[in-house]
Amino acid sequence: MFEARLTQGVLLRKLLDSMKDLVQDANFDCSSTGFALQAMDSSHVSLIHMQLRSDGFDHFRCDRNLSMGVSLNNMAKILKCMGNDDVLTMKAEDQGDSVTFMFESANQERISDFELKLMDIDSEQLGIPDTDYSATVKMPSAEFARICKDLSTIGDTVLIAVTKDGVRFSTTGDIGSANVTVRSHSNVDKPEEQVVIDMQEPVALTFALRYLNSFAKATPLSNQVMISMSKELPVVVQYRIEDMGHISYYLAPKIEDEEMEGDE
Amino acid sequence: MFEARLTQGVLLRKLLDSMKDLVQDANFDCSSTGFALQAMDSSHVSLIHMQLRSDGFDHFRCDRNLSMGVSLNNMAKILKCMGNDDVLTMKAEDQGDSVTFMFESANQERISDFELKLMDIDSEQLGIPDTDYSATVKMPSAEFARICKDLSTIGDTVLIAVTKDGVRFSTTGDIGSANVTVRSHSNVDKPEEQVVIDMQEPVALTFALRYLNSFAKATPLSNQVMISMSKELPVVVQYRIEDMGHISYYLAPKIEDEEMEGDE
DNA sequence: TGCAACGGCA
DNA sequence: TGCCGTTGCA
Repeated sequence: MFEARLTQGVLLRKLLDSMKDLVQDANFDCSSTGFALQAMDSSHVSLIHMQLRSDGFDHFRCDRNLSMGVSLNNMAKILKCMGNDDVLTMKAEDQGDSVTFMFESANQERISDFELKLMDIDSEQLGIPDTDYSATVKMPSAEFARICKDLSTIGDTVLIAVTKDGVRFSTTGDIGSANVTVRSHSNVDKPEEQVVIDMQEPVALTFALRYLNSFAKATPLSNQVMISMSKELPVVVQYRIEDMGHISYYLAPKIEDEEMEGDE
Repeated sequence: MFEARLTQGVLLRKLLDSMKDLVQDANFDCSSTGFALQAMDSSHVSLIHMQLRSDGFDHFRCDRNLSMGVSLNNMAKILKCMGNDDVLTMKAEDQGDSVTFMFESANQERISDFELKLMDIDSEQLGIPDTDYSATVKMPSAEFARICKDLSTIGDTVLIAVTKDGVRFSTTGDIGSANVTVRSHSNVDKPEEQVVIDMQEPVALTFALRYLNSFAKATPLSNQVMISMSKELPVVVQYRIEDMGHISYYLAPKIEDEEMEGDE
C-alpha cells in the first residue's frame, strides 16, 4: 500500500493549483523514491515534471510502485477542502481504485477524509535529458510572473535574452513594444530578492507568453524561480519546493529567434 | 525632442485611469509649459482638461511644441506595467511616430521601456472661459464619489444646490428619492476632511450622474475635489495634483433645473 | 477564464 | 498602513 503524511498539506494544494490549468488528467507515480508526476499539457506543447522526495514527507510508505491516475481538477477540488494548517495524509491500496486524502486540523479537532476515484490514463513517460544549460537565471518568482503578465498585454511571445549582466524580456504587438531588463544582483539580507545569472554563453530564445503565464501559477510554491535555457532546446522553468523537490515546466522555443534577436 | 521624468510615475497612471473611460483617443500637448490634454468625451457631452506643469517634473525638456496622439486605453495598459514606486520617464522625438515610457525601479534593478505607437487625431481645442463662479464647494473627493455612486442607485440625475451653509445633492427615481446634505466645516487637524463653501450667490443645477461618476475616477489623485458652478454654465469638477497641476471635468447642466429645485 | 475592487490580516 | 486573499464582474 501507499501512505504518505505531509504536515504542510497546503503544499500539495498549491501544486495542484499550479498544474490543473495545464493538464486535465495525469498519473501520480508513487515509489519508494517519492511522489512524482510527469505530463504534457492538453495541447501537447509543454511538459510538467513534479517531484516530491519521500524523505520530505513526515511519513512515507510505498510497498510497491503505484501509478495513480487522477483528474487533477477533481483532486484540486478536494484539496480545496483542506484547512490551511491541516496535516495531509494520502492513502491508496495497491490494487484499489481510489485514493484517500485525510485532513487533520492542527489540534485534531476536525478530521476529514475524501476519497477520489482513480482513472486509467495512458501516459507516455518522456525521458528528460539532463542538459547542461547555456544560461540559468535565478530570480524572484513574483517578478517573473509580473513580467510575463505585463508583457502579455502587449504581445503574445517573449524573447528572453540572457547576458552575463542581466536578462532582458522583450515583446512586440499591435500597440507597440516592450523591454524589461532585470539586472543580476545579490542582497545578503534578502536572498529571496536576488537575481543570479549563471551563464556559459549568451542565449536568446522566444516563447509563447500564454504558457509562461500558466507556469507562473506555481509562484506561491517558491519565492525564487530558475529559468534555464540552451539554444534550440526547451526552456526549463523550475520552482524548488524546499526540502522536498520541485516542479519544473518545459517549453520549446519558437523558431523566429534570430529574426527578433536584433530588435530593440 | 520631448523628455520628462516623474519620480512619482504612479501619478500618470492614475491620470490615465481617470480619463480612459471617458475618452478613447486624445492628443497630449507637450510644450515648455508642461504636459497637457484637452478632450471631449466620446459622446461629446463633457470635457476633460488636464495639465501638469513642467516645473512639477523632476526633469522636463521640450524643444518644440509637440502633439502626441495616443489611444488612452493602450497608454493606460502600458502604465499598468509600471511598478508602484517606479520612476517614469517619457520620451518622444519631434518627428517620431511613437512615445517611449521608461520605468525604473527604485534600486535600478529593473528597467523597462515600453514604446507606444502614436496616432493622428483631430482635436478641436475649445477655449475654456475663465469664469468667476457663483459658488465653489471644496470637499473630500471620496465623499463626493460616494454620494454620486449612492445617488445613482436611485436616479439618473442629481440636483446640486449650494447655499452658504452647505451643499445638497438630490435625486429622484422610480423607487423613491434621496437627498444628501453636506455642511460646510473646517478641521484644522484634518484639512483633507474640510468642506469649504465659497459662495457669491446660491446656485442649483442638475447633472447626469453617469458623468459625475466617471469624473470621480480621479478620486485617487487628490483627497479634495472642487466643484464650481454658475447658473446655466457647465459645472467644473476639479482635482488638484499637488505641485503639478490638475485635472478638471466640465459638464453642462440639464435644463429642468427650476422644476426640480422645489423637490425635497 | 482573467481582472479589479473589496475586506481582512499582519 | 500595506499586502494578500477572496469575491464579484467582464
